[in-house]
Amino acid sequence: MKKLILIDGNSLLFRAYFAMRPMVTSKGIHTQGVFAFVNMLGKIIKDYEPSHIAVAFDLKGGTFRHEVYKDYKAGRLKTPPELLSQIPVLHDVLSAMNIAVLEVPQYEADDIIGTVAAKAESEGLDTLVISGDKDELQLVGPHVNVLINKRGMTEFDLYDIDAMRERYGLTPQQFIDLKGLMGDSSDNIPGVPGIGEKKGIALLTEYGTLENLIEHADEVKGKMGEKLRDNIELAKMSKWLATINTKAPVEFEWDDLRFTDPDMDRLIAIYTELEFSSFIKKLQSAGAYSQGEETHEAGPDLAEKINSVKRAGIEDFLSEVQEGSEVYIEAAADANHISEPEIRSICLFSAEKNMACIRELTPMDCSLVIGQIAEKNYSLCGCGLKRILYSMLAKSDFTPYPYYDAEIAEYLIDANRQKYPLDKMLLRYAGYASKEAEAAVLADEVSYNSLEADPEDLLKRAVYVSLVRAEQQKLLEESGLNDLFRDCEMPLTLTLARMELEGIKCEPSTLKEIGDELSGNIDRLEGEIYAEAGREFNINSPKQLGTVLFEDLGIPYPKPGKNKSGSYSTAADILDKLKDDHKIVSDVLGYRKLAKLRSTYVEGLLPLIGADGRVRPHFMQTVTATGRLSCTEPNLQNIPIRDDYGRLIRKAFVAGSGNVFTGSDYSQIELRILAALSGDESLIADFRAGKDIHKATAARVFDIPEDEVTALDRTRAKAVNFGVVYGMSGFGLGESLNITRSDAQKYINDYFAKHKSVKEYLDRQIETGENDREVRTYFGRVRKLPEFASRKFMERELAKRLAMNTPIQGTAADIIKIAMNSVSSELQKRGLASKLILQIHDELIVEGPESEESEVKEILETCMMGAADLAVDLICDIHSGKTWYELK
DNA sequence: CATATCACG
DNA sequence: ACGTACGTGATATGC
Repeated sequence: MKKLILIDGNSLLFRAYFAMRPMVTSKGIHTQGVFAFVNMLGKIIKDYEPSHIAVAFDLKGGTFRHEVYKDYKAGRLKTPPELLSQIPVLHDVLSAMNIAVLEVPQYEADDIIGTVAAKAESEGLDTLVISGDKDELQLVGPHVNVLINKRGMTEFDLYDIDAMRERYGLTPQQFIDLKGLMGDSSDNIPGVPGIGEKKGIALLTEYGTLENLIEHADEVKGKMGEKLRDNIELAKMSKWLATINTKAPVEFEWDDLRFTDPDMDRLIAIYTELEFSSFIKKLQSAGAYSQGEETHEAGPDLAEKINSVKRAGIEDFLSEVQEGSEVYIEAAADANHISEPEIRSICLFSAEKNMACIRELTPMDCSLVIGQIAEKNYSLCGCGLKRILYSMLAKSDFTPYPYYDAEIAEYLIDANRQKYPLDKMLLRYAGYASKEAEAAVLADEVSYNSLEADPEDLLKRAVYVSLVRAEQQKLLEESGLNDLFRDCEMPLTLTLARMELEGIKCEPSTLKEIGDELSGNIDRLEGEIYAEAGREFNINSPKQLGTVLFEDLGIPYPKPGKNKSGSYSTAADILDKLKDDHKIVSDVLGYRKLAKLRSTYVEGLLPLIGADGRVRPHFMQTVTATGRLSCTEPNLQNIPIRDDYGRLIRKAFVAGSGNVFTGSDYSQIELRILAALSGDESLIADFRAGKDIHKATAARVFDIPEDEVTALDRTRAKAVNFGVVYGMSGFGLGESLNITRSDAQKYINDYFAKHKSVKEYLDRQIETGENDREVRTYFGRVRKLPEFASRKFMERELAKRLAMNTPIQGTAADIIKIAMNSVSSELQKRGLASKLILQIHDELIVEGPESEESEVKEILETCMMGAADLAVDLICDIHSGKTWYELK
């Protein structure tokens, strides 16, 4: 059942403001209006449980009423600036709460509310209008109630038709007539002089409406009758002024007004700024984050905790804190991967002994101290441990043991976030909202450089992690993420540190040769394009390019309408359709390809090559929503391969002397996972029989013998297979195959008719996503899907596709992570010199001595195949070569 | 700082 | 009636 709440924002904020004593934050922001408003809002939502909600505001500037009666609302006391300044603040809060705000120029909030309420009424929705004054009472109807703030923050009067009759003896419509008669001093509506509420009600009780009263004006006796007859026009205008316009041009869809979950991070950030600690506490106890943990006042308590930690020298710490103990570790370290790794200071903290050691390091004693620490085999805890592991690995041969990483834990709890700053976790789990904490974790912002960190801040961070851990760990446990955390992600962080440290050799000379050749071709194409266009312009600017192609040259734009930004798209799929008819278009496409190669893969790569000739990327473990890794500086997961020419870039990546690369990629891992998770018998049978899956799919879907499948059939089946994994639509498939939507839809229908289990499986994922607002991979990795609660249709459709895709893509990510750990530790265990150096989502690359090649192949095959035990085997293709290019 | 484009799986 | 396939990162342009 839909239940709608409409709030008159200005009027309620006004009442809220005067219901409170002044509140000012330490930065001087006045907040009492917003505070009381949020308080009221919380109570109303709790009591009424709306499915839809919106807040309407008046906009500055005149209204249509002023055009008729310029003194409308004249003589009002000026709104205090302390209140005025809270309107934008309230907008921010509402936006973070995901509550729709409605504003229409020239119309008042009343009119907006009246219009929306009228639409709701006509569609049978129950509506509750909330205001601070009585202007809206005329909107009361069979399905519309009005709640008026009486006084304070909690006292409201509810008006329905009966309550109106009881209080005024009038219908809501008569309430407008009453205003026409008695006027409204606050809005400067004149009314009829000498007629107030009492006389007005009496007249309307007798005559029904203002119009009828005017008709019988001569019947009214005495002085009152005289006044009435003298002021008929005034009464008419007053009624018009007081009448809420229920035909305001408000543009909205019901979906826009859906009541959904707030943007928790933003809301907490805003409340922190406004110093609304009690609201933050409420949000937390609402179960979104920590489970009813007390909110601590920031400051003394936290500082005290840190002050109480016993300081020790490194020798004392290492002898006092036993081998294998849990130790929180932080370091001022630079792991930028271009210059030599450096550690300026390191901090160890034992929560158990409440003891810490802060040690500044010099280039002279760094390796020694790190070695001493590593030797103790502590269970290391921290936040973003990979950087520290990397630095430690660079300084000593001992293997550190990562045990608990708060950033990774938080990522497993919610992979949708953009960042995982420690101060936010401290607030969330330990209830400390602290500026100091914010400052102390500032160095965390760039996750691989904290060289300038104050050594004292290191201890603070170590303590923060220890405070976060208990509650966070409970959440991991409750969400069934313990195994994945302990057995997959924590070992992986060490595996990644090792890979990053190893890096891959990249020859600048080869890159430069390719760059020179590219430059030649780019210059040539540039000249031809200018000649064809008849003038010079910036080909790299889509805006200028669009103008040249579709306006100057008049090439017909092959797509109906322009972009949302009002420009032509010059993306490759558009230009592809034109390239056969216009040479300039194919030249532009060629130019773009080459320019991309030069800027990204030649000029972008060169400065990232270290002094030893190797590039060391950062494999990011807490970025993607699905559980995949990402890779930066440089991104070695998108080095060209599909295009023969771009592929040449791979020749610059070479094995060290005497070494070879061995690469192994999973064959069709996502489709195998789909087959296994859905239990689809035909897909499973195809894989078990070792068939070409796209060909087999084509034969089945198009109902033809396998040996009659044409290349085109196979291409189409392949696109359908991809589409299934992505949660395709007819439109999307049609677009990618350049066929009509209905043809594409037919393929999809035929596919699902032949793969009923797949259809059932995907539908199940959507249902799970809708019910739980999350889906899981085979290994239990979770992705929250707040998109299902969106007001926007498009986002809810997206949620469905994510629900279908994430378990597949995420399971593949889980599997290769498991394989990476076993490959890395197996190489280590066997004392081989070969090292895992790259992961490209479904592929691992190892570099090592030629003599180890066959053993490495065996390890890769065993570890990758053995990473999961599914209904279909995980098959790998393995190749070796002296350069990355040859790895095919 | 956002947008468009294009490289990869 | 909506707009439309999943996940990334780097670069260039232009507000």
